Parts: sequence; structure tokens; C-alpha cells
Amino acid sequence: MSSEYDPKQIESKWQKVWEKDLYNAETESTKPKYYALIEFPYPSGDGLHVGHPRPYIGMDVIARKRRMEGFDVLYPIGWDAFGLPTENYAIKTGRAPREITIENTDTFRKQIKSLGISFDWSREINTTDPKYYKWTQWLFLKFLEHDLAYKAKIAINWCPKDKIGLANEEVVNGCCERCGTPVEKREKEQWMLAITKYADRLDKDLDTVDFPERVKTQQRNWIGRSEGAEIDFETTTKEKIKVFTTRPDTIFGATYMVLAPEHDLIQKLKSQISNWDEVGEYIKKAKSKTEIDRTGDKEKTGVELVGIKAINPATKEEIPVWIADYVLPHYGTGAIMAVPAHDQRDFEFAQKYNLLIKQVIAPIFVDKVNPTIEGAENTERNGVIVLVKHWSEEKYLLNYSPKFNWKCLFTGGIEEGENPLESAVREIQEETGYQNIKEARYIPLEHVDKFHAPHKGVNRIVTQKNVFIQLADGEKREISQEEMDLHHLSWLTKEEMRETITLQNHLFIFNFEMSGGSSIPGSGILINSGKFNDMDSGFAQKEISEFVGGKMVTRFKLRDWVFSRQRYWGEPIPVIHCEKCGIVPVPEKDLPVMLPEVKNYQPTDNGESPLATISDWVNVKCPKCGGEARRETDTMPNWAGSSWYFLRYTDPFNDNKFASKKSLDDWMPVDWYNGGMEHTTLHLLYSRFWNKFLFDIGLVPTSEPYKKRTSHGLILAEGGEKMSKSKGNVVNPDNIIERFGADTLRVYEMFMGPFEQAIAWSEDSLVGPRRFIEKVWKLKEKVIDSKEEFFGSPNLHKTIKKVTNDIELMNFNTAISNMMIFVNALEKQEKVFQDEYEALLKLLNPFAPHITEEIWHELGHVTLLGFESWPDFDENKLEDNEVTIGVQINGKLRATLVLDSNSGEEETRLKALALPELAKWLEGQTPKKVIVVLGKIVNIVV
RNA sequence: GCCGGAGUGGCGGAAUGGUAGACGCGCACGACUCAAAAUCGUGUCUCGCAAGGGGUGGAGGUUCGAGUCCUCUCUCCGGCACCA
Repeated sequence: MSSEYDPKQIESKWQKVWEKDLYNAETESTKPKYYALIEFPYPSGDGLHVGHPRPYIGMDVIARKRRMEGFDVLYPIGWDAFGLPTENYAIKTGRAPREITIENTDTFRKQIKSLGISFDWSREINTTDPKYYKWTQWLFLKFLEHDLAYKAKIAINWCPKDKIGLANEEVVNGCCERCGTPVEKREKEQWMLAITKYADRLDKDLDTVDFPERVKTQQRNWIGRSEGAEIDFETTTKEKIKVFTTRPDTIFGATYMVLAPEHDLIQKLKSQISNWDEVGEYIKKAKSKTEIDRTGDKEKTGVELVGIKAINPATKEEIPVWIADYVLPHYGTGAIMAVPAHDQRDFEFAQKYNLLIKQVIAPIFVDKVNPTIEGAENTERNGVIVLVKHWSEEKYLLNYSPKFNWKCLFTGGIEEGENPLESAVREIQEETGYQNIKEARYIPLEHVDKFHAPHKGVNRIVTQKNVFIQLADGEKREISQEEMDLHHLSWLTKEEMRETITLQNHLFIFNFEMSGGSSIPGSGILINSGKFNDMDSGFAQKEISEFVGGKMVTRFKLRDWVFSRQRYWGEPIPVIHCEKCGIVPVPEKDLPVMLPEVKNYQPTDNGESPLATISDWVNVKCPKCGGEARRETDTMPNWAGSSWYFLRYTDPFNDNKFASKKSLDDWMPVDWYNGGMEHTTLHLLYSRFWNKFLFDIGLVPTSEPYKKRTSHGLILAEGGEKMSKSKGNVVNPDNIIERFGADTLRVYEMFMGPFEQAIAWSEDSLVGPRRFIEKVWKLKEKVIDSKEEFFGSPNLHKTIKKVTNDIELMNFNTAISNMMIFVNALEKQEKVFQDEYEALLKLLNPFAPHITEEIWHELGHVTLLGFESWPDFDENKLEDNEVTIGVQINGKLRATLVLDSNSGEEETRLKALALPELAKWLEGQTPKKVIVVLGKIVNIVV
């Protein structure tokens, strides 16, 4: 049976066999069902390069393993001809996607097949097919029926170059995702899907699914849940301004209000605003700004509404009302209460326009060495912390206290009848000897220090005022030896101070003063807040919000989904506009609403769908009253078809339903869905939304469509850049298959690095996997039949265990490296038992299906290896007879010890201690302690 | 700014708190060969002739023992971002 390894011949042979036998799921079988899904493999104008197939290979490994484990596997393929790359290409070429995809999908199909990917080709579906999109339209009408689809006038993003409207997700940094042109805003009537109604569940249900943390976080960021309060502020004109805030506890510090320039109230109050000229001008300017201008401007601007005041419902004080474009119209209520002391944006604005800054939360610092002890008595004090500046240099006085090993500022208590400034001056004069003070002023920051005073057995809670002192000159009084021992003084620069100060509260104060003040973040104890003083800020939120008549609400950043496109391609939205009856859904029997054949697919200049000009198609009779009516000319986005394709895959040929209940019950939810990170806030979110809605109306069996989601890393070009045709750094998989074979390419792509991580392609490294495969091939010459009962070596059992687990964790690289280790070991043997070899072939089959299938048949089998059962391992046979363990002295490795694997602890200890190599380290010392970890290590402590 | 993820040889990367650098690439030497390729063997973190020492971005800490856990810090990648 000796022959040259010829991948080309072997691979084409088996690919033909599989097309009949392996790829097609046996849907009628009684085997347990397993649904593996991969993100749409879309054919793009750029063609396929080696960066593409890696995720398919990864999922193919899983799918092939599942088959061997006895599952009936649904592993489908389909394409979205409305998909972005195709659409992009369509815009460039002016041809309909339908024309383009035929050639691209053919190439793509061929390339994927040549890799031995075991997709279920028989279920291939195409979302441009009216048989498919009929059901997309039908599902849209379900949304309409349940008031989750509605029409609204909104500002859409318009790309002036491509002349098409863009969805939010197609706008990157204010520019068109395809061509980079800055987008304009246009007001248009658009179909919307009310995804915000599901925001809460889309967020919360993430807890119930097995997605990678980064995917969950990204979705949560996007959904943007925030808990807060809605509070009404009354104006002097008796209007109400509703604000949303996540920090109702800071309301006593709300010293002004800001409305978005678009806020409705402004027009209403026009007559009472005495500086309307200025205000009107500002509003006009704000509206003309694009989204980038507005968010790009870091310098805040605004205008006060003179003549209007609001009343802070907590303090009952009158506060000014401003408009500023840093407040966004579409988030919250479009109005805010500004708390400059505790919000950085408000702080910047207040500084610029000289508005009042009032601290209402004192941050708390708990001493790290002597933290407060629960149960101990709390005693309250007032104190002062003092920062001292040099009389002529940019230097500050550092106080080193040897007693506590503190490097800090100066602290002191406030005595009876003293104000904090006086205390500060007194402390400095006493502790440093410096007498002449040029300036003493408050640092506008108050905080609370908490620590335990062990000698008194009490907790101290000290409310600290902070004071800045600049000396007038260096004149110094003699100070007592006692004081000199307590305080070692040194003058340091700003940077040195920052590096030297060891107390975090002192450092905080220093940085606060050095930055010229800033907003005070976080939580703490309420101050200047009337009856809520001394309360914990987090705890006070609800109470304060009730006190001012507000209510706690949850808000989301997520906005409703703009579902209209003014483009030719895409499923026509199946409704008819009738003058008498209004919006009438197309009756089910008339679905699908097909796209008319047209000559020109180009978008129009006026932003209307190209369909609007086709009067034959547009003018119809109203299905309800039979009168004159017009079709909706907007089409759906590419995401419509892709939001439910995984449901259709379970039953792709059903003409009566979007999918039968039985198929859905059998296959859903998807057990494992792998896709790129770029779909996290798009396809993944949309399809979860659709599925949840369909679950609510009883059409699908589970509320989450995907049990487990993973995401792959991209393969980058050899230089580490993204592969793209325009950069000319693409690698064509055909060439690699031609030179090395598909099995080598598959093994390499799985071996090159962790699956979830981006990794650079390296042509040189391909030879490793090729050598490995050739070694496996050559091993067959050593095979002997194992006549007597076969137990398998510990090596085999270890390899089976490792490979089995690693595949589940998508640690394909280490799975392969373990098989390499095993093969290297077999190679050194004179003969190889057939059973052991066959087990190896099974393990390798998901990675290198062609060669393993070929060898399997050369060994005399007639059945397909792909349907053999996955090998088991025996926990009891994992152990070698001998183990090598390390022997350490004080944690340093000094020797190794070979032991019988079932040696006990005592035996291990004695043998380790008796090692001659250790003599020179022990030098007659008696070990204090010997730690024995069986089978791992012995550590001798001397 | 906020939220995630990651920093280990010449390179890709391995290491349930237990012998750091598995496996692969590359490189060096050797065998086979007239020769080369292929293949096989040996070696390959670093300083040192050696005994030994040092070493997982940096500084501390916990532990008998830390790449792994904790605190601080630096750098890189990804996402969100005047989001109240």
C-alpha cells in the first residue's frame, strides 16, 4: 500500500462522494438534532480570499464532529444577494444584484466545495428569490398587524454621492460607509420597526445565552440601558420642563438648565424670550450643523434664554435656562438639569459662562491600612487639609510623617470658634514654622475621610475642608524638636508631588487643585442638600426623586429601526396607499409583491425609490375598496431577509408557511452560531429582535434564536494588514489548494493561532501542516492488525481527551498540536496498531477529511469515515506507568524525579528527599516543610 | 472619557496556581547524496567555560510556589462616545 500522497486526486474523489452522501441532513431520522450556523458567506465583488474560509472551516470541524457523535446535523448555506458587498458592487456597476450574484455565487460555491466544507447544499437558499422573500413580506405584515411597523417622518442620512439614503449603521463617523462622503440630513417619511419596544428584553436576555463577553458588552453598549429619574422643573412662565437624569441625588447642585436647540418649548416661549434674535440665530446655526460638526466640536457653546427662569424643585431657587447643542434632542427628554460640580460637560459649560458651581456630594476615602470596622462606634470630626505653595517657586510642600510612613499634605483639626481657614493657617505656622501667609483660600472641594483609630477603638469620620495656602516669604520660626520629628518637610515640583504622595485622598485634592478644578465624579455623602445631608448618594436617589415629584424610569440609547430604503433592490414593502382606506396591507394571496423588471436600477436624484417612476407597477386597485391606489415604493433593507434566514433553513421548500412548526421545534434554537464581530450590533441584534417578536406571537418555539455564539478573528495579509483587492495583498485559496491540498490549508488555518483572534497569514508556515499530513499518510505503512484485545496506549487516550475537549472550546490549534505530538510518537515506533491508527484518523477527520477518508478506505473499510462514531477515551487509561515530577527547593527547580504513577504521598516525599542532587542544596539543613502535589511537584522549604 | 480584550523566544503561539517557552515555522550542525532538494537525527530563551544566575510590558503584594490571583502603572487592539 505504499504510494505518493496526491491531494488533488484524493480530494476531488471524496468531494464527489460526499455531495451525495454526507452533506445532506437526514431530517427524518430519529437522531438528536444539532443546528450549526455560520454567518452568511456572501460572495463579494472582490471574490474569495484565504481570509474568508477560516470561520467555515472552524464550524465545519464542529459539524463533522457532531455527525460522528451521532447527531443529525443541520449545517446550511445560503446567500444574501441584497448583502452589503453585493449592493456596493451594484452601485458601482449600475447592475442589479440579481445579475451579479449568479457569477459570484458560482465561483464561491466552487471554492467552498473545494475546501471540503460540509454545508448542506440541498437547502441552499437565496434571499433574492421571490419564493423566499414572499415570507419576508408576510412577516413584515405581522409587524404591521401588531403595531411594530409604522411610518414616521424622520431625518435620514443621505449620501450625496451615491444618491441613496443610509441607515444609521451604514454611517461611520458621519460619513457614508461605502464611499466616505460626509452624509447630509434629509427629512423623509420612513417605515420604522419598533425595536425599542424590545430594548429591555434584548438587554436582559443576554444573561440567558452563551455569547462571548465582548459580544454581550457590545450589544449592551449599543442598547444603552440607563436607569434614572424623570423630573419636572417648573418655569417662571408656568411651563414644565421634563428632564431625564441618572443622578437625581445631585439635584440640589442643579444650578442651571439646558435645552437642546430643537426643544419644542423654545418656540412656545418665543414671545417671552427677550433676546430672541440671539436665540433664533443660535438655533438656526445648530440645525445646519451635521452630526459630525455637532459631536466633533469639543468647545461648548450656548445662549441663555433671557426672561425665563426655572425653579429647582429641590432648593426652590430660580435658576437660569440655556440652550446649547451639547444637549441632544433625541436622547432623554432633550433637556437636562445641569450639575456642574458633578458632571464634566456641565462643568466646562459653567466655567465658560460663569455659572454657579455647587458641590453636593462629598467623595469618601477609606484608609487602606486602617479601614473602618463594622460595628465599631463612629465618631464624627471636622478637619482641614492644607496644600502649601512656595513663596517664589512653582513648588509645593511635602509632609513626610515617619511615624505613619505617610507622604502627604498637612492635616489638622478645627478647634472651637475657628473657621477652617484660620485652622489651616494655625496648623501650618505650628507644624512648618513658616509664618507669613500671602494667600489662604478654600479649594472648592469637600470630602470625607473614614478610618479606624485603633488606640481608641472607634471609627473616625472626618468631614474635610481643603485649603490652599501660598507663603509670602521663607521666614521661619524655631519649632520644637517634637514637631520636627513628626514632620519632615521638602519642596517638590508638581510632577514630583504626584509621584510622591502616598495617600489617595491627598493626591486627589492635589490633582483637583492642579487641574484648576473639575467635576467631582462618583458617589459619596450628600452635602448642601437640605434634609438629605449625610445620606449616601446611591441610597438617596430614589428618595430625592420622590421628594421632587419625579419618577424612576429606564431609558435606552437604542432607537427605532429605519426599515425603508429608496432603492431598487430589496423586498418591496407590501402595502398599498389608498386615499379612502389609508394604508392597506397586501392580502396574503397576492404575495409576493415582485420587483418589476426595469432597465435602470440607479437611485434617483430626488431620493425617491426608482420604483416610483414605474407607473404600471405603482398604480393598483385598493384591495379593500377597489378604488384607485398606489403601491408603497420603498423597499426593505438587506437585513430583512437575513433577520430570519436561520428559521427558513429548517424548512426551505415550504410553500404554505414561512417554516413548519415541526421543523422549527426540531431544529430551533440554533445550537451554535459563529459570525464576525461586525455583525454584533447589526445582524445579531436584528435577528434576536425578529425572533423575539415571532416568539411572542407564537410562531417560533424559543425567545432567543441562538444558544451559543462565537466569533472568529480575521486572517490578515502577511504584513498584518487587512486583505483586500485594492491593496493587492490577497491570497487566493485556489492557489494554495493547488500547491498544498485542501487538507493542508484546512489544518493550517486551524493551527495558525487561536480561532477568535486576528492573525496574519504566513505562507512559510504552511509546510508544517503539510509535513504533518504526510507523516500521517506514511504511518499507514507501519500498521499491523492488533489481534489480541486492544486497550490503547495512555498516549492515545490523552490525545483523544485533549482533542475532544479542545474542539468544543474552539482551541483548534492545541487540538492539532496534540495530534502532532501523538503522530511524532507513533513515528518512532516500529509498528502501529491499526485500532490506534484508526482512532487517530477519526480525530483528524474533521480537520483533514479527505486524506483520512482515503486512508480509512485503503485500510479496507467500505463505510464513510465521516459517519463513524467519535472515539471515546477511558479516564483510567490516561496515566502512564511512570510520571516525571519536579523537585523544588524554596520554589526553585533543582531536580526531577521519575516515579511510579501510583506512588503515594509518603513515598514521593521520601524519594524526593533522598535525591543525591539535592544534597548540596540542603547542606545538612532540616527541611521545615515539604509540600507534595501528587503527580506534579515536590517543594522542599528550608 | 467610558466599556471590553491583549501584552510570553527571531516568528505564529503553548502552559486546571505546580518543571515557562509545548506544537509549528525559521535557524545551526550532522546523516543520506557526486551535488542539491526532500527526508531523518541533534541542538536552539538569555548571561556564563562551568557551577550557577536572570527571565512572561513595569512596580508592589498574596502564596511553600505566580505568565496565571490582588493593587497600582505603561503600551497596543476593538467597541461606544457631548447618551445627561
